[in-house]
Amino acid sequence: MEVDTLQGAQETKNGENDFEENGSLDPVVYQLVRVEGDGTLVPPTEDEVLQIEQFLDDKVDLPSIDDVGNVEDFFTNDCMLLKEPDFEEGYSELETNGEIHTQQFDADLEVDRLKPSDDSLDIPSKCTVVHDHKPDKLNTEQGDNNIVHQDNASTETPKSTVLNDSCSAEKEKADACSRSVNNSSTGPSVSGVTSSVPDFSILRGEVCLDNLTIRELQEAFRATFGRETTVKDKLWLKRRITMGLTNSCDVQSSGCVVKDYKIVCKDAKHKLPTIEGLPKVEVEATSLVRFQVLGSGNERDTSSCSYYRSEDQQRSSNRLKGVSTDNDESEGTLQDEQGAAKRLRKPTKRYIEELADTETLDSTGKLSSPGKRAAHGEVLLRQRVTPLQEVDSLSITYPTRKDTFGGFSVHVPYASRMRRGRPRRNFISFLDDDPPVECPEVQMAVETMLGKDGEHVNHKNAEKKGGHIETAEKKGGHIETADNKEIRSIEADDICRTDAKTKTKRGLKRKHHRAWTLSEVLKLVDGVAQFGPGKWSEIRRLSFASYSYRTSVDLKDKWRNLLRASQTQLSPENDGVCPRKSNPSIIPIPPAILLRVKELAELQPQAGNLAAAIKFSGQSSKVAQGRGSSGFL
DNA sequence: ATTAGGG
DNA sequence: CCCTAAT
Repeated sequence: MEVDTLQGAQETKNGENDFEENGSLDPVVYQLVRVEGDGTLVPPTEDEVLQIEQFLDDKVDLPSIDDVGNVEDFFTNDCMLLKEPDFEEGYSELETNGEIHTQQFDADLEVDRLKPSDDSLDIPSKCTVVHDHKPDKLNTEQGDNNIVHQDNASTETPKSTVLNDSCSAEKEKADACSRSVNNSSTGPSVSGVTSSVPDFSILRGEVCLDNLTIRELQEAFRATFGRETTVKDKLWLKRRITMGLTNSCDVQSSGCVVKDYKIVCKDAKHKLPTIEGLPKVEVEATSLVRFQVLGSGNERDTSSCSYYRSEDQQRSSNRLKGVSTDNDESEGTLQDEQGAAKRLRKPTKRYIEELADTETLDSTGKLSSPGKRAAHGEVLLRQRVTPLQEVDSLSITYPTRKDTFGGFSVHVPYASRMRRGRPRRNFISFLDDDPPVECPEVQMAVETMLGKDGEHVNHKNAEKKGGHIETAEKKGGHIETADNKEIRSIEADDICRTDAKTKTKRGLKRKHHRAWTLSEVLKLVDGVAQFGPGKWSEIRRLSFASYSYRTSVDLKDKWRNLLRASQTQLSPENDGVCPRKSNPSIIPIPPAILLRVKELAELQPQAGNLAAAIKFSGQSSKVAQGRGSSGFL
């Protein structure tokens, strides 16, 4: 009973597409149906029909954002408006991979078209509407861009005028942008664009982005993509923003300019050479426009596609241009530097999904169709302008929804979509069948015991601390006693761990926290000295054979912390101010060890130091004092 | 399965 | 520690 869905095949709303230039596109058809909870379709009520029709009749011309919001109310939760990954590369992959049955779609579409369109109930099995560009137009990117540009431009260039920015300096720049971009064009929307060109001051690539707060990053995101985001992941935001900026170059390289709401592909002569001469603002402005215009597809499409094509394509496009804007340069060098030292990391799936989920919520808290979400006002209109086609699953009737797979969208049965993320913590193991009944008690006992033990150890260490341990011998003695206790606890811990393992397999239980003892730290340091940093599994095997609860990851983490500590706590101007010293059970790591760590870090491949240096360089002055973290056990 | 990094 | 991407 949830959803009203527009479904293709009924009344053709065709004639009023003045902006339809070449008429090669098929008429847009909608059919209104209601999707029941079980996925079946029923005819709409008269009210619903009236609402839709009224909307279509009244708001077609220039739907404002608000209007779109209204429309989106019709496309709530289960609405299936699907758009093929039009001009993006994903399309070809889609076909070649054979994972998605594109041909099948086409066939279905044909079948649908042949159907008589006068009986809405005749088309029971479709609850999916595919917004599809003609496949044959998708072959060359150039051609695709052409088509898509026109398509989108004709629908909606100025939509993103919602964005507003007050900074006057930015406005200047903005004006310049719009002027250069829009060339000779004037018109109602131009002013709109002008007044709303977002703030680019913070969009200078990752170097600058590094210093921004999450909020600022979100702002930048909004400026770049013309929509809000709720994602709080800095890395993700940075990537998205820089991606957005970098992708803008594609417009340049494809020689497209915006003119009269349309993106027109200029002659090839405009391509490469001229870019260099272009003011930077122009590039940025173009980037904006590109995302206004091209980004009108489904958000997931654009995001994932632009992501997946980011690495190589950006590089190649940069190479193609043979030019580096400020953005490119800063970003490039930064990436080169970091690329050498660090592994590049893809945005986490979690965040992608998080984004999708959160952004699916419109202001009213309702779920809006994924297909409509992204482009603000543009999509709806576009749906009417470009062909709407149906997906017919031939005999089987089931609702589908769009999902994103590796950068292109696919249809998946609605019911089959499962939560991919980590299971909610609240789903506790009591629902599970396999954990032994006595588990909770055993584990509790173990944990309490371990806790006591740990405390003991810590006290020992504290004593040692107070007693000024300088010599290794002294330490050794104490440590041995500590180790004994640890060993006693290890067996118990093994039980605990195996038990936890069966649970953590479902992502439920957190590993019992075990404070690192001095002896462990020493072992770790020794291990690193012996095998070098990074050989965590080796170290674990050989130096931590008796500590089954320390995984190689733990070692790695600890070493990272030690490194950090040695960088900060050991730094000259650190007058023994120990943050968190209030807690007696936390023992600062003896400087001697930190010194060793530091030596190792310096001695070993520069990578460690270099990476740290880069990392810390971002925060500049603050870290120099090193108030950040000091080593604790 | 390990390793690297971000949280 | 956890989580996840990269290798």
